[in-house]
Amino acid sequence: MIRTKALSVRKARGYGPARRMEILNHAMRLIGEHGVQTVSTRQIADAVGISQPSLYAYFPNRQALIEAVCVQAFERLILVMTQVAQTATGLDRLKRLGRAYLMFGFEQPDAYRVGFMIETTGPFDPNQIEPPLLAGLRAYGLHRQALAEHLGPSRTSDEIDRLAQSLWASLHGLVALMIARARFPWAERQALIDTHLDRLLTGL
Amino acid sequence: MIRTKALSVRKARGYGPARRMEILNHAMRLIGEHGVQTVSTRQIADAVGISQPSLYAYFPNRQALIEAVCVQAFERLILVMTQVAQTATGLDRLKRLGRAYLMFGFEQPDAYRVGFMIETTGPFDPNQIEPPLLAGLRAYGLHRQALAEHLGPSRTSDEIDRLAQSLWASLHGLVALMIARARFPWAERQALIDTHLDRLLTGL
DNA sequence: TTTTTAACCTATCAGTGATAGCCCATTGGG
DNA sequence: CCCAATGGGCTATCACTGATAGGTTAAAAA
Repeated sequence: MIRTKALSVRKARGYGPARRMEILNHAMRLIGEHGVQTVSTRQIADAVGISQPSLYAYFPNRQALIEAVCVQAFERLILVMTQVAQTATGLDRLKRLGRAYLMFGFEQPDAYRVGFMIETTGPFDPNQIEPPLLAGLRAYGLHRQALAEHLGPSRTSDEIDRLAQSLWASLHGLVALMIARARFPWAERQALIDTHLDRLLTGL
Repeated sequence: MIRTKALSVRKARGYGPARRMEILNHAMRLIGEHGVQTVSTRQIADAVGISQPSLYAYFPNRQALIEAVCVQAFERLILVMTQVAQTATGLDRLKRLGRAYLMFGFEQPDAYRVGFMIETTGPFDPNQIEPPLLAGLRAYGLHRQALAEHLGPSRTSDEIDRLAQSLWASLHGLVALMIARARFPWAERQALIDTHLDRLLTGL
């Protein structure tokens, strides 16, 4: 992978946050072009026009940088889902939410990959929830809320949790599998999405 | 990660395949202990008791080694699924297959990870199907066949494909998400599995 | 004008996957 | 029985990776 050097002017004092955003935007673009695993910190730094160690003034390590990219991407997913949730109610809302979720995954596979398909490794610190997990929790929360409202107050909380997690997992499964196994002879996408949503929501 | 040196005796001529199996077994164990991403070729070589470059006499690169581990693991999944498929028919068979698939994922998360959650990167060579994709195709084939038999001859092939892929994706989703987001506050596993299978198979 | 410090740099580290090129011991043919 | 062929293995080294140490510069605060 070829890296080209193009220096950026030094940011004035107080403009660190702007630089941070530059880094995130370039990182997002590079990840989209070349994939999460193959993009190196040097490539990102070169794209921004700063030295590689300078990245570490903005992020403690590469993992944190990637997670920040992910969070930025998921702001968009949650925004889309929040808007979609307001356009309908009941089963129709659930269907629109599901479709929005799937489309986000297909249109922004790298964001989705970083958000849900990269495992959070390392020792478990119960005092700190990793940003990607948090983003996932919020997206899940929107599904769960729409499901709870549709099912009505007759179901127990545990029951709703199970159904919402099953639903979310099924949505995730189609996106994740079609991303990870893109060369599989999949059925035509739109028809497959329709079948999937139908199957998941009938009987609820 | 600490590596310890413990030399292995040189294999006699003609015992290359045995050495290859040793490598695969140690690699499988190490991946299970430390995760796919963090296990290095040097750690694997040290565990076997050979030098790191010697691995390249058995596998063209690290990716191929990991894929070979995956294939070995999936032989087991496909064996289990084949056996399970013979114990019942119709909807019950589908349910047992689904449960066997989910249990395999939970009990052998690293095998599952390597098999279905690691993306096959690199340029696409249409003349060569990657081993993990092949393993996935075979596991999918068992689902599809059981589904086709249960649905009867009235459905079109495309329809069966869509339903089978939707079903497979949903199964994959629960395993993949629970592996990738182990710290999420999931519902109790067995109840969640039951709910998931119920939801996926009702209405078929 | 001087001091402080945010923003940045170069040099360097240990670890990674991978390649080049050489040894050594077993084994089959003469 | 000897010896060449070769399968199994080695050391040395490469370019690259993420990360750290420690110094430099320029703009803002005093």
